[in-house]
Amino acid sequence: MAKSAGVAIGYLSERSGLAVSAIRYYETQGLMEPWRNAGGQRRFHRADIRRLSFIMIAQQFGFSLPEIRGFLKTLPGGRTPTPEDWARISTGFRDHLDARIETLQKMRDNLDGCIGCGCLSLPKCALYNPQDQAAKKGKGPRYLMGDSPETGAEPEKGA
Amino acid sequence: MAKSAGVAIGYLSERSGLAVSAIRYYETQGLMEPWRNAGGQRRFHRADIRRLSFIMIAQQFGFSLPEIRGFLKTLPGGRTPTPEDWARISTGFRDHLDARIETLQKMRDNLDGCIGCGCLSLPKCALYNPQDQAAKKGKGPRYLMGDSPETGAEPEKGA
DNA sequence: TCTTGAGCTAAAGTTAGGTTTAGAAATTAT
DNA sequence: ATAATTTCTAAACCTAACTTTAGCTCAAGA
Repeated sequence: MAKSAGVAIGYLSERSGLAVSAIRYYETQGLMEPWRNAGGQRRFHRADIRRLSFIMIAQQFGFSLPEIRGFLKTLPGGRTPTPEDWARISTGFRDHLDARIETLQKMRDNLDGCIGCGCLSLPKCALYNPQDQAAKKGKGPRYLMGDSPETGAEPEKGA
Repeated sequence: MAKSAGVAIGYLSERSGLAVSAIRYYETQGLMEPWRNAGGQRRFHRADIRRLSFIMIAQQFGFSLPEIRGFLKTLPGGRTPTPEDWARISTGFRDHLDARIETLQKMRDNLDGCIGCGCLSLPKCALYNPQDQAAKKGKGPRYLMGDSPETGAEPEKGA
């Protein structure tokens, strides 16, 4: 059983294509939990290649590292995940993906509805749409076409 | 004609919901081109609210500020964009959006194909897929499931 | 006129997801 | 045994898209 020794970080790097620095960074973010050998170097399970694959895949799916950490925590500690584990997690992926696709399709529909309509202003017609605003990322309110909550044409005059 | 005086940055901020600092930042990025009054303060056209709306919308569509600057440069300098201008630009949006939706749908299809298949490993079955890798963002190669270009099970031994 | 509130600039800070650098220690190859 | 790789840590640096801060100046109302 040559398993107990574990593999070095360079091996995982080579097999995954990730930079050594990225793997170390994932450890700081709680995504990997290597142990140390007598000399203080990190040692990983061979199966951690799969863990790294999972991280890369989840990133492609648009998840942040904290979210991915959440997924990984649902895996039974230390052991190689089972097909059921992956299936459970992938259902979460599916929901996330569905939501993103739906948002984009709504945006596209709005856009399609307006490209040919010849109206005064594309933003006014198709894109000033509260639904779209659900997709916004910044903090604080943003009003398309200047339609702030007051909805008035003039700013407030009073003190 | 009360138009020639222009409006102050605070007005645009209030009408758009964007922070004053964000509007100034957009100027540094070449997205807005206000002039200055006698006292050195920025003055904008009222119609620049639409310009800001456009920026916000384009950001929701996933464009970066340099890309948005590119769109805005196709607008005839300074004047309020016509319906044709918006239509032309929105066609570019449409392509971008289509591509993103397609990528996500392919990912979803792969995922769907595997959730019920009972195979050994979700990543191995559904997600080790060169097509998906087209969606990758990082620089340098990344190999899912450790399948590096050598495709061997063991790392190279020779010098 | 005086006093706020709004605006100005330049520089530094923020978040995410890392990379780069530097110098030292461990490991591997010859 | 010695040379060449790897690995280690800590801290600095990077991009994008902004925000915050500090110290002033401008503009508008009582």
